[in-house]
Amino acid sequence: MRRMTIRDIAQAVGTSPATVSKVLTGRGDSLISDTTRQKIRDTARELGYSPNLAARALVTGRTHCIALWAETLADFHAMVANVLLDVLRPSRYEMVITDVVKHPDWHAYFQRNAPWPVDGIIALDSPHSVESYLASGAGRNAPVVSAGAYFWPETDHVGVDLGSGIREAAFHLAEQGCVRIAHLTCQHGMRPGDSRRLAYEAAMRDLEREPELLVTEQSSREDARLLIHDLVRRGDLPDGLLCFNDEVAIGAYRGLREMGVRIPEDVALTGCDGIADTAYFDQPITTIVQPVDELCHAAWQCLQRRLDEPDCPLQSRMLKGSLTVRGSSLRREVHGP
Amino acid sequence: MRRMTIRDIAQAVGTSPATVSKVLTGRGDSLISDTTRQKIRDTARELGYSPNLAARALVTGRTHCIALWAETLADFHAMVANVLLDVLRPSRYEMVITDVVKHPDWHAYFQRNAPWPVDGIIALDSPHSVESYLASGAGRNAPVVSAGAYFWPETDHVGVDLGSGIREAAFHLAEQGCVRIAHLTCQHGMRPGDSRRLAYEAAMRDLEREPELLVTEQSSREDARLLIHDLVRRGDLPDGLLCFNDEVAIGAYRGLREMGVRIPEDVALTGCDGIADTAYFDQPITTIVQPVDELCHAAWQCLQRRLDEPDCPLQSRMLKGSLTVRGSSLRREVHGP
DNA sequence: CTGAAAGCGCTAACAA
DNA sequence: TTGTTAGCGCTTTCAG
Repeated sequence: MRRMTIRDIAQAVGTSPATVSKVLTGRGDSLISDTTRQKIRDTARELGYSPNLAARALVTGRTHCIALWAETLADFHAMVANVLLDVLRPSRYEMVITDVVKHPDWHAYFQRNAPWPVDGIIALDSPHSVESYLASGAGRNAPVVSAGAYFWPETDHVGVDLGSGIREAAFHLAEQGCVRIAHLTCQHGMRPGDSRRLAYEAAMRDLEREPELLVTEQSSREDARLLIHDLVRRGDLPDGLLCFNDEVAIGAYRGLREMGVRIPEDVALTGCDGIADTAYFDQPITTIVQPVDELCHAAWQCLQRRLDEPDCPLQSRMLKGSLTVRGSSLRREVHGP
Repeated sequence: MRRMTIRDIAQAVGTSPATVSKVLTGRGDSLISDTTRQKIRDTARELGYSPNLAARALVTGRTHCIALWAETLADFHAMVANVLLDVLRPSRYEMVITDVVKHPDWHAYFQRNAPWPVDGIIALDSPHSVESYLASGAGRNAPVVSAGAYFWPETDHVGVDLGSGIREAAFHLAEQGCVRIAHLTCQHGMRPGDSRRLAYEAAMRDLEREPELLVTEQSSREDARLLIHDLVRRGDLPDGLLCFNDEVAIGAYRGLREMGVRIPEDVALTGCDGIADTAYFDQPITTIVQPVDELCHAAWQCLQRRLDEPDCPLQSRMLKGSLTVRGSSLRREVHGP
């Protein structure tokens, strides 16, 4: 059975497509007589009409889709995607997910496969992709709001400052009596300008300690776990581990337990991002919680504004992560004043 | 700056839009002379042309988007979404995510907000939505492949049989010496026909034991955790917990530890689905692993077939979950023959 | 209050 | 090998 069009409705009601369009979109609705309006609505329902959004998009230039760019949909990014879905629900927008990591040559990618024409893009933790997107010139098609734990002056941006949280975590570990506080990070975290590493290094300077970087290939549970095994075997384990993110911390946690290392007595551990699972371990994992709700609301707000006023001034907001201390790093009873 | 169209290219090259279209889509490419083809390609690149996919979709009827329907993007569903992204990458398809739970009246929903016109839908664990989608008559717009741990005869379907895994888990718990094996589930799991509960009940019958259902509101870590607290306080804790899924198991795990209950000595625990975190606890959690890779590949394969041959016979595949025994349920050393 | 007409950017017959 | 033509389904002036 063919799909219904406004023409079918017009015919059935005995009016013109233009009138049907006016009623069904609500634009100019008020100028149409009650009877016609009602007849059109009823017929649309009866016929099971649903508009062809591609056609609508073609003429209006709006698809009412936005893209979420992310490197993967796991853990923290899944959390964000999830919240974003909630944030978007009241709007008439839908979300298409573009996984951005596997197209290192985004520019070339754009030549071949044009991605779905979204009205705007929220780029999560993927400044690289934003950069080549802008360079490819496609930027004029859909505005980008960049979001993530870094500074980004080239587009609208909602940042999360993890620096102060990391610093707090480092001082916290010191206060808990850790002698060797290492930053367990990954290649990703070693990129010049990575705010977590920088904050860690700065904190170490202020604590007058040597920074120590432990670097895995991927920021994965498994890589972290294996690295820990290695350190234990070599007898070279620090007693404080400030991890790049929660996945790394969870992997480290497992690695430590497998090797019979006690947490936090032998090694105190902190993660970063605040994914749900950290709270559920035998020693709940201390972490720096990102304000995901605020992040998503702010990002969507920025994007909406940009869609309404393409030429509004560059928007930039900075949020803050906050240290949540849990058992994995708590060696001393908190003592009163 | 205006967006480029094939007309602009045609004009620049001195040819017609049709020719440009042929070259750029590759259809009829071979009939065009090398020189023209090259000129068109070069000019397209220079001008930063990218096709208007809404226009293309309008005429071809194909958007090259598929939808993933899921109730949420957390945990297991996030895993699936992630793998699906991988599966889709080689194709020219993109994925739009539709969160399906909060529209209880899907039928009415469709009247108002037509969702983005995707070519097809993969409905993950959401038979209810599929049902009202079909009832709404929208089914003729885009075919659905349903995927999840249940039986579903009304559309193409890729199922996962968890029944045998659950049964195995129940027998495993019995073998480990559990006296009271309860099924810790949620409202969702109490719906008539829920395959996990049915398999649990059947296993209990065969073990000649009383089935015991513990039911939380949501299938969430928190609800499970609180329920456990309650049971412990009432002194009414079973010594075997066969959980609806891994979130519930993780919440139960936490609840038990908080109350000083030992796992597996006092209570043996099994989860279901096989999300990554289960492996990282102090007592790694026994779980029934769903074959996510196969699931995604099969679902996409079904959908592709259906898109190519709209009238092909109903497709149905059944995969199997497999019990992975870990420490959370292992009270006795495995003894050799 | 309603309808006719034009056109969004593209593809697909068909003609040349 | 290329160009002409006719839409895809919808919205949007603008004229009734």
